[in-house]
Amino acid sequence: MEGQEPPPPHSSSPPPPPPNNPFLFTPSIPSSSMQPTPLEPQVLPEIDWVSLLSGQSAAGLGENVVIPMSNMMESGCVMAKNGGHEEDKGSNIKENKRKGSRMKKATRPRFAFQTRSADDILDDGFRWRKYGQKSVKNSNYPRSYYRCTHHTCNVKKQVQRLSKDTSIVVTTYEGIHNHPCEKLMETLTPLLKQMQFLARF
DNA sequence: CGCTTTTGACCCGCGC
DNA sequence: GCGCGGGTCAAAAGCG
Repeated sequence: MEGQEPPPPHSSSPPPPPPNNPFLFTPSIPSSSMQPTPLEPQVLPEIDWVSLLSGQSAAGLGENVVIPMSNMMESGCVMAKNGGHEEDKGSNIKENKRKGSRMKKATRPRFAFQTRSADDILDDGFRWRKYGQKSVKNSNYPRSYYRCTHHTCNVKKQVQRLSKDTSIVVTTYEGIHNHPCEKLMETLTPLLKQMQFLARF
């Protein structure tokens, strides 16, 4: 969840816009530019919002990223798409465990990034439910496990604060959302409607 | 009342 | 085989 320890993980309640949103769902876009700038009318109906909004792309990383993906390996902080996890050794295999079929063996897209934030949880627009927390070796801080609350979505994420630099939070996403970001849709829906209306003329 | 968090137990893979 | 470490479950508690 976006349950930021301070800010609850399941921040379904959007109150104060999270100061640190690694996804540029909005951040990098000045609110002023969110005005209904006329788009090509013919484009509108063809927008695949689900795939557009649900995918987690490194491109969405904002200025909060402390260490670029390309440098993460070098910095020993590990992070890489698909399997490039800190203790990745067999991490995907492990998912196969426990009550047999519960876990699927398929390797899922996985990537991590670091943010400098006082909050452990970043509000990425999705709703997360915490399902576990474990203290990990060589770290003073526990690792939290979250799952997307969307019924059909099986995306997970791990959140952990670096013991080396306590101001840095490492978030590891696993899987791809198969649904649009609720918050983003909330924001965009009115704009979409307006654009569709304008497109008629 | 429904949803989320907490937390100890459990499961599994790996290294020795 | 055993212990360790990581990941998940699930019951209970908390919260709005």
